[in-house]
Amino acid sequence: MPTALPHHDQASRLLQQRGASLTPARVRVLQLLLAADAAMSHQDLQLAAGAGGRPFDKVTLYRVLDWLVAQGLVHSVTGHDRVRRFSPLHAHATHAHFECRDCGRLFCLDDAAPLASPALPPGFEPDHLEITVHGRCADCASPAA
Amino acid sequence: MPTALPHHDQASRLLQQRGASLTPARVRVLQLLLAADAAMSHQDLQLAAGAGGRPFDKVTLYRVLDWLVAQGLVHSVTGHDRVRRFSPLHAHATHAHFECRDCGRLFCLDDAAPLASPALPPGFEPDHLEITVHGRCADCASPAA
DNA sequence: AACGATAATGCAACCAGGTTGCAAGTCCGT
DNA sequence: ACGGACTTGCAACCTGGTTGCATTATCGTT
Repeated sequence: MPTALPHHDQASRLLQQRGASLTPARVRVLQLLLAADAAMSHQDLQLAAGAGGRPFDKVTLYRVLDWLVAQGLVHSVTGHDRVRRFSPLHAHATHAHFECRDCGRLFCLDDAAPLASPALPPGFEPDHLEITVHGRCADCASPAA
Repeated sequence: MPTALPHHDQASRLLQQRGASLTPARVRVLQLLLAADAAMSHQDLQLAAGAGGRPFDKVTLYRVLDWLVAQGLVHSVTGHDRVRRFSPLHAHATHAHFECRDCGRLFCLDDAAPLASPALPPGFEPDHLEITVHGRCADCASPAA
């Protein structure tokens, strides 16, 4: 195992640090998100969880995800297919996303582009910027991998 | 009427320029979008259309919107509430959006911010950038207007 | 180690946005 | 005015997501 810390332990640790209830569902979901290379949809998670044992209820999944988002451990992005995808937040203040036009997958770009907010009409109060690059991911751009 | 051209005429003209069938639904939808100050959701449009006569079928509305998007006359943005909103495209190559955290409304910022794409992993092909400013709009930021 | 308040889970039903298939109607060139 | 092609309307359907409530698990306390 090259990874310094298995994702399961990392997930548990993150949850314990918040003094939150350490439930299987939370650990499992966070673990899956930490191990993923792209943001995962609700469906992805349900499938992934089901593959390694008994899947949990979809409502539970939604609630766990909402909770993780509220805790600031995870954030959600809604792609053009109107599906929310989730990915763990590694304390990057700002980070952009890449959405593949072909497969719809969504990747986090850890590069923090330091750009200024565009000019706003008077009275508008900016909070944060969201940047998404659209295009084709490596898998979809090249014929076969 | 201070406007140089009523939106109805402007809409008809845009459609005729494409040599497309000039149907009431298309004219009406485009007209409403041109008159709006913020991007309109499917529901907004259905309500607005219903207010001034008989509302059209939701399927028709979806199809008209899809068609307008395919024609490049309109573009759609999916907000955090997973609702698509539509606004006319006035030939701005790039333009940012503002999404209000409170009322969910979505505005187009015509300011073309000339920013470079963030660094991408190898093999990724960027197509275009999407920038959304999140915050509170003027109406929601001030108590009463 | 057992106990109980508190919080998480599972189930069923429900809701909204969006899509599909098909019949009926409309547009536009001839 | 006619006919083919395109558009509209209806009904049924699909998926992502939510709500209410009963059941079960978690964790601090005893």
